[in-house]
Amino acid sequence: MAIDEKFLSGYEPHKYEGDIYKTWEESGFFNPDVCIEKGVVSEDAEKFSIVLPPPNVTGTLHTGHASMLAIQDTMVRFARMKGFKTLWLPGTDHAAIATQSKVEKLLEKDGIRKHDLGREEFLKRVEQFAQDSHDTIVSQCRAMGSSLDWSREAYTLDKTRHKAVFLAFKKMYEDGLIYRKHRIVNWDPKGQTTISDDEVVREDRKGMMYTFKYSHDFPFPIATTRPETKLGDTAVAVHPEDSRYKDYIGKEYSFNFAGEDVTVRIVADEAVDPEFGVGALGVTPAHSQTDWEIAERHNLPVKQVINEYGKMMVGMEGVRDVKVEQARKAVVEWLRSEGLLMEEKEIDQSVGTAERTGAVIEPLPKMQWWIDVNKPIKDGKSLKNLMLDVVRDGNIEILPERFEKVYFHWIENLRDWNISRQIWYGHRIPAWYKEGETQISITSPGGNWIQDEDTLDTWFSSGLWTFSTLLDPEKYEEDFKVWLKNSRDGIYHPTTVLETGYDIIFFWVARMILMTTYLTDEIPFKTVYLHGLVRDKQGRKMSKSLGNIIDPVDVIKDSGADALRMALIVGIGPGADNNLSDDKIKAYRKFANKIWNASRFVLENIEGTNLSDIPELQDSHKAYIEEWKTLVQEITKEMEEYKLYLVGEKLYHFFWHRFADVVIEECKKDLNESSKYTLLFLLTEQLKALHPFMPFITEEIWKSLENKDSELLMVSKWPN
RNA sequence: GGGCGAUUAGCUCAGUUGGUAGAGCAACCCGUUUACACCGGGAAGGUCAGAGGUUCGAGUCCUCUAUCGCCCACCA
Repeated sequence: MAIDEKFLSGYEPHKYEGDIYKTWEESGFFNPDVCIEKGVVSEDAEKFSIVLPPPNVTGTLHTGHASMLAIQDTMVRFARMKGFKTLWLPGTDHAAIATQSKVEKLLEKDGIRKHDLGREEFLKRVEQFAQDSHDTIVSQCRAMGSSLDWSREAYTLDKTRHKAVFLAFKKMYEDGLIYRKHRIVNWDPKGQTTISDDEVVREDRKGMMYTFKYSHDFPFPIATTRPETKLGDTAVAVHPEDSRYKDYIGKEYSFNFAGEDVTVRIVADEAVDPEFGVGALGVTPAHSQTDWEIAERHNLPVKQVINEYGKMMVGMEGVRDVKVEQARKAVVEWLRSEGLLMEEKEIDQSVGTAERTGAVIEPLPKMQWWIDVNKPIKDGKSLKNLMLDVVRDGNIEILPERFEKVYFHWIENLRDWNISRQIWYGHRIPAWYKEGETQISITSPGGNWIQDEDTLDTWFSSGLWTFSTLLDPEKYEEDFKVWLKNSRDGIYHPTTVLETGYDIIFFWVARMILMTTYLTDEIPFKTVYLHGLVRDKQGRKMSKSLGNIIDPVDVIKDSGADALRMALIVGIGPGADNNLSDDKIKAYRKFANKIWNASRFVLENIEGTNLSDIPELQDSHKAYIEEWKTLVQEITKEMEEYKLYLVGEKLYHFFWHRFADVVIEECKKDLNESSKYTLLFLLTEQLKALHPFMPFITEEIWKSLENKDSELLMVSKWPN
């Protein structure tokens, strides 16, 4: 047989990858409907569905994204070849706060601030940026070989998703699960918005603990790390059993503190630890979560002394209108000069900072929208209960299993979720106000109704993702169950598996379980497969400052998507971080070349061989085929259990060290009918088995095979 | 303050339900064998962090310790 000219040189991935992807895309087989239409999959086949965790439209993809694409595409291609009705649905995430702050930073470079532009014009800029990012992301997904059904692409902020968000909000509001309330929030003074508890990152820092008396007339000292907040104190709390303070409980004291008149009542509260500090806590309801709760229990007044910019609103010269850090120094100085300061000592403390901006969180009282996670709803169960039950009962399985414990622990400590944000990019809260009345509506109710200025936490819309992506835009229904059921793609819900990083188990996985279970009475997915972080060779996080970033685009250019995919999959179990190195990528680039060259040899020497005519086989050849079949049984089972990391390695080993080193070496000595059959059989089977892992090179070699069961390898049958 | 993970060959890591320790890379020796030098053959390399326990048998199960890492947490 005349060998294809392309085999004359080694494997050069960039020559083939683009065209192959185009061929796949044009075939339409990424779309399960086309697979059914063309008879590749039967109409009543079992479904396998998975949504792509939508990348944020904040820029380009990194190796973490590449790893998720590699893992998911391998799962998807395997399922498709196994004959499942397979859907992998793509999309991107508007990522509200992340995208907005990115654009703000870009504008800053040109000396433009968002308020100079106004809401509408600023949003136009954000949308343009989002569109550009989207285009880059989509082309990168293609470069990885992702067999995503682009005909179903969704965006968390598009029309259909907007309707879904509105409906979710409305339903939860009507059920009393979404409410608006004035209470302590995590305020980000830099981002000028509230954030949820999960977006607060704790940082260990050194701090000073000051022990002092409010005034010379005050009977005992208190201790705090934030003296400047004491201008807003309305009480002092002590433990009810603390003999040192028992006699003072119920008494009231007034004094001037750093230029502000302060009145405090001594209250007894169990929350105070008599062992800590001096056992007396100055209560600042407006600027501390704990104190707010104490204030609620004792019906204390709330006095705000710090504003949204992190500046003092009251106090003497040098305190008022000054940022809190500076004000703190001024207050300490004042205490010292008044002779009130008794002790200062350095302590370790954990400070809450904002995930996006890094600013120190300023707790402030604000009117915000919340989701109640404790309110009993269905059969007396709260959202918390729903979330716990589906995992506890085994309806949802988390891999690796140990993350189930992490998940339970998080839910048990979960507090109400603050869902409103004071930013512009995102789903506008569908609440309208007029004369103290509130109406929930997607469009203006007319008249003098004024819409809430805020937008929703980005995770609110991504929480709906497994089913909001499957809804028909034309068939809007007032009930998600009906809407989903009547939709063309409703059959793909619940999805089969959710594959995502363990770092967003709370942000996203838990929120999807919450929203979906409540809104649709269905679980969002049966299995959660959590991958780890991609790090550098030494196990460090990749970062610009370390200069250790591996860009997937560069790797694909140099070594091919197949090599990158293998380097991101083999040996990396769920939950494990991947220390990616150039050596590792190089190893799989060499493997691709090995496959290429071995295939050339086989193709050159199998003239007249047809797999449907099985010749009399030599014993050793029979044994090789048996060995392969045993391996197929093993890896098929492992693929079904999502143990891709084992299968990739086993296929690598078999191809190189059994097939190439042993079988080919033996067969080349005597190229008889038995040899030729064995070579062709094993090559054909291995191309199939390797295809989910290394789709490009296997498809390219497949083209040169004659007598195959399918024109395209991607829709051929998985070996058995 | 809780919880979790890691500790296996020089490096990066596998090791499924307990049954004689594995891979890749690196290093060493040999080989220009017409698929492949992005190669082949060969040899070397480990008291599986430490201590104790269960067992006929432990890298694997239990307890404790050490080092590193991660997550969670309203002690002001």
